[in-house]
Amino acid sequence: MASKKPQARTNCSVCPLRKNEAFRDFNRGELQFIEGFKTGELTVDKGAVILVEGSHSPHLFTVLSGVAFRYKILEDGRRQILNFALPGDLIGLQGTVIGEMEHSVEALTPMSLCLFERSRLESLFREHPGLAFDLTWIAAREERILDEHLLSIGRRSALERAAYLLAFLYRKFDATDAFANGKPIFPITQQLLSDTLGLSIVHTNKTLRKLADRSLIRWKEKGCEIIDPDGLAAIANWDWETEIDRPFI
Amino acid sequence: MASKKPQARTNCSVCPLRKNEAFRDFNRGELQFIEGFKTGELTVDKGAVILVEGSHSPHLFTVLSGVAFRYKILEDGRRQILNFALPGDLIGLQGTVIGEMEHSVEALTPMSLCLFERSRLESLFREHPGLAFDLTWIAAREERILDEHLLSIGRRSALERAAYLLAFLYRKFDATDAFANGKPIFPITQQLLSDTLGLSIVHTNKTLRKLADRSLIRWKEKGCEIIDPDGLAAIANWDWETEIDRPFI
DNA sequence: CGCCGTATTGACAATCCTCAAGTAAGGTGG
DNA sequence: CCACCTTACTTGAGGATTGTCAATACGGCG
Repeated sequence: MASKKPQARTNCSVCPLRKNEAFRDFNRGELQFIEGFKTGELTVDKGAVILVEGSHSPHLFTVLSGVAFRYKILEDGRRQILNFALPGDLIGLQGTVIGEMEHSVEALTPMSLCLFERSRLESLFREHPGLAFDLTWIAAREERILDEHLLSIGRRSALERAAYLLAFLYRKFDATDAFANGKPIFPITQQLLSDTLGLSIVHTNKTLRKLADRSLIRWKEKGCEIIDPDGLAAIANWDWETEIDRPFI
Repeated sequence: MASKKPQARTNCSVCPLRKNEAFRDFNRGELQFIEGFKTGELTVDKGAVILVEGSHSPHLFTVLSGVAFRYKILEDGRRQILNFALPGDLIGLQGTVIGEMEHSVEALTPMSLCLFERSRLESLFREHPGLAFDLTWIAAREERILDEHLLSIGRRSALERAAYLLAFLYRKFDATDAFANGKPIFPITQQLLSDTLGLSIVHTNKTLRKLADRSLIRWKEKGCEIIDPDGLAAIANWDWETEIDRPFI
């Protein structure tokens, strides 16, 4: 029983996220509970749709590795990307309100995710108030991020908006070591950036060019390299607070 | 001790919100806890700033009566209104993340609010998992609303955006009987609408005129009367689900 | 090799913003 | 009661930003 692990399942006790200084660790009781709470692991390819708008998913997920994005679409196809999910981020909590998802989630890279049963949330709240508080904390944090995005899309110019988004993504990737090879490059297309910024793809391209001309970023074969994150944040007038010891489930 | 109530404090046992069918009721134990959790009541005039961006408030609030709005501002004064708070809505939960508020809240009308101590949240989570779940539910619901707002500002045209916002506000006001005199008129200025829509005030005015020309709304002395909420929702292509029995604290 | 997805660029059009001026209603002080 | 504020709403004109269309380039992949 010692080193036998036929399944692809990562045991929570050796969860790599726990070692990351960005996250707070569990105590023994919580760890034990989480191990039981986790009912499986999902591995998907890039492009896979993990949750669909309008569906009733019985699951919650935590990203173990890889990157996903949440989005909503209007009937005629216009799409708005709401946020990105990186290792440690929880997916699907919004569905607990009516049960029906009001946004979709798609994998931007190959991913693995921890699987939880929504129906067992109740026992989490009953038995582990600390973890329950963490859940609320996580939801409140997402709210703050959405607030900032709203400010950005509503009131910042295209250039400021792009600068904010790239600085935001840089911080997010950097905090969880999500940069694949150590270099600050994220694997994103201009189509995705434009759907996040609420801009057309052409105008996004021209805006990115301006940022590149100022040596703030560099566009690579497939992705965007961040050269000067502080410069980007300065353009957007965005205060950049480093997060440490944030909870995750 | 029977009918002696020298203070302006509304006792939770006679809280008018509990009678509203939009909200779910508490059980006896929860009611008792909430009565202790509530440490005061705040009454403010229109225009009062209840929470300020950058401050560390030790309080949470639930709106008892009146209307408020949450907003963020950029250094040069550009303002984005994020959402509105009506009776039953919780204010300040986002501040539990870092303690520091990242948005401000201002009273749109005279208001009264229940006052809670943030420091006592822990006991709520420990003693009343049901209420803790409600808190998470409330946060998740706010997320969904922000998601929809993001879609709106990012991807809808000015006309669609205005139609969505007015339909959204209509539903929100209607659900909690917040229309002062029974008529579907809310007391808002075009300046506030434009800061919610992410538009200039001039363009907001012209957009509202188009909606008025189509007999969907009527602009009154100080406020906006909604004539055809379904027509507004149709323009915005917005699905309109009625909420009942939602929790509040 | 040709096809597809992605990025790039220019020309032009639509949307939205800014400036400016004017109207209307309410409040205040003489 | 009226002159004089202030605030909010309107409207037109012109300009800046952003979107659409179209054509091209480039690399990956079957």
